Amino acid sequence: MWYRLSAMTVTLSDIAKDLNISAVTVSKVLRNKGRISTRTRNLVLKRAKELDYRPNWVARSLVTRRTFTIGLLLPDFTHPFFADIAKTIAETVRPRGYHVIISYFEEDPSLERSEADSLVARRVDGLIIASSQSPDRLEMFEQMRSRQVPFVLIDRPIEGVRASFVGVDNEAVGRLATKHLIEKGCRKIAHLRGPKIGLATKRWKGYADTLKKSKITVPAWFVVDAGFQDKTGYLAMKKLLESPSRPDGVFCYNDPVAIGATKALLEAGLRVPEDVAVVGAGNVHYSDALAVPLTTIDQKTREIGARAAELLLEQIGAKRAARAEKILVVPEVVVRRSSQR
Amino acid sequence: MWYRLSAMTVTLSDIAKDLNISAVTVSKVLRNKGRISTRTRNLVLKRAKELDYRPNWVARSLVTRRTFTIGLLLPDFTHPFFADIAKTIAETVRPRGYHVIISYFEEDPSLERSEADSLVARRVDGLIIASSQSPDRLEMFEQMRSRQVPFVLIDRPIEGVRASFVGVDNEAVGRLATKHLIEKGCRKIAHLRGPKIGLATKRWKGYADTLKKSKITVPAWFVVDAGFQDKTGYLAMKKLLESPSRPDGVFCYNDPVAIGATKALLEAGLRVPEDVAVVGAGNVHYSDALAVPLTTIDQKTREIGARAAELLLEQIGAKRAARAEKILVVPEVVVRRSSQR
DNA sequence: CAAGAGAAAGTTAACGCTAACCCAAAGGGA
DNA sequence: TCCCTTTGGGTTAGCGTTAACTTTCTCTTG
Repeated sequence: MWYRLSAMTVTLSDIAKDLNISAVTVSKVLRNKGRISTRTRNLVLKRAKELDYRPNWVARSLVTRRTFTIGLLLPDFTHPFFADIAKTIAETVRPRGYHVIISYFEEDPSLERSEADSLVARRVDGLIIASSQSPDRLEMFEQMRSRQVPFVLIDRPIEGVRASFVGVDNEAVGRLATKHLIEKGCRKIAHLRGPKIGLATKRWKGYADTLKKSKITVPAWFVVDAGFQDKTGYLAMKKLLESPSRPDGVFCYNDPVAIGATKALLEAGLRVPEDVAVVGAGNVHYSDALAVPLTTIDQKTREIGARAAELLLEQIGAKRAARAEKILVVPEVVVRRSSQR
Repeated sequence: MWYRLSAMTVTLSDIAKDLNISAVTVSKVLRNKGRISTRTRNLVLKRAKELDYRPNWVARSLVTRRTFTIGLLLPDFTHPFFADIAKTIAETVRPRGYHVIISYFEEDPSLERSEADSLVARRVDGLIIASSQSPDRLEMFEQMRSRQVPFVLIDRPIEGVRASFVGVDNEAVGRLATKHLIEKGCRKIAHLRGPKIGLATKRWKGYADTLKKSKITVPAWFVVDAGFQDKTGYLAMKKLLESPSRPDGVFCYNDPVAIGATKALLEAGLRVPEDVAVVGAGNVHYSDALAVPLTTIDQKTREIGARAAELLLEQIGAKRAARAEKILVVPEVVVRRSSQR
């Protein structure tokens, strides 16, 4: 069979010519559309198999205007939080025939923009974006809306953009962590807070509100800027330990900060959790293997990914622009040793 | 400007009609090809900007037969090892206009196959695959070769497939780890080995060879099957500690196993590294934050990703099928506390 | 001043597939 | 018998680009 040896890829009309029928008929058989006699159908299927025919999705996409590809734009998919979300998204859309193009922008807003443009040029059917929150994003997303590109924002909301959003309830993260520490008997609860973007401020607010509600007051220096890395968390905790009074519990912006903070505490000769309880946020999957297994607030990455993917598929399928939905996923305390006292 | 409000996407011929020139001329201007007068060029560029024209990559791909997309097929891109590789690949191909479709198969060979087919149907320009090593892969990759789809294997080689491969030198991993332990004064060196696939066997071989070369003999029970997870590593170490003689150094198949093993050692009242030194492999990026910071063998994920991507791009660009290159990246010891004695 | 050589376009025909419509033959009911 | 419906296809015309020619001028140049 010479055609098997040929480098030429097999097309619909190759099959059609072989059988002396029209390409459209072949196409119909292969897509199970229209009325085709059993005889013709079987002939086509047989020949397609013999030739090992594979449809050309590029050509198909050109005419159907669907690529069955969605774009995922993240700050960094190496980060376990985003990697988990990416995986859940891929898992959710795969059964419906979609693939995912993952791109990342390292928190660089201009890269985010060019990547988004590029994905749109590739005619992805939709986008899921954890946006840098740079000021001009509003215009970018409005442009996407006007171009009718379906998209869903995750993790980081953008004020004023009429688009669906899925993320964790960050105030609830702060509330849960703080409430947990109070329940464990802590009264002098500090907070190593993250960078001054909305997200970290919400976690702080949950912390502050919960303290107020429980009529607990703490000195102003109990709230320390601690960045988002283990190193910065380590330094922040050192600074906190130099202050006049010492906390008996610390809620950290995220797990790396908590890990750094724990290190600083242990180095200072303090016991965790006996002297100071520590709670992180994020539930990175190695929390269990740490020096002191870390109590943390799980951000429900699987739920975020699945909901975002479903929302996007819904939008893609809809005739008219669907209304924007904001979904706040409820976080959950995962208790480990760092808060057991 | 009514056309800005219209949902219709702007095409080349929209611009052409507006300016009363041919679509091909517009295409030439936008691609910087052929001879075009400055006047026409400027007119086209101006109009394109006004209309916010974006080329349709699907149409372009259909005629150029290039999608500028490469497929990446991994067992699990949540695993830091693969996530790092994926990132480096994306980083390497991005400057040349490529995007990456990431897919994963959870070690399920049939899923691997269907995903590979699906990526080929989408006409990716090439594939990078960390294959499950199921027996029928040989046929699968031969088929790819005959279909002229450029691809590069990473991490897990397949015997008998004429394709480029990039991975770490696993025997060297075993050699380096063992040599390091010997240098640290260990003489009773055990090995918690991984699953019976080629990869783990090579690490074991590096271990065994190095012991032999140093004329060190160890009892047979010093080599224990330990799976590839922290839990299985924990259990394996417990088993090892029940045996008649105790090791003073352990080379673990990978970092999770090493973490589990360390936990078992500490629970048994032994000190790490004073009583038993531990070396892992993989250099997961939280190794530093562990109970005992872990000495490990870095697998050079960045180098693997970059080399694989370069090899693939070379193949894509080549007229004739390039010859298959096997690249073994040289691993490196990262010394931390778990082996400092 | 005829012939040749560029410069600056335009024409034609794909790429591989599908949407939308059309048509012939066979069957069926009154 | 006539008309209508159903079955099983076929025809046509794109989708938005680009590759490969071809055409039409305008200069040179000997």
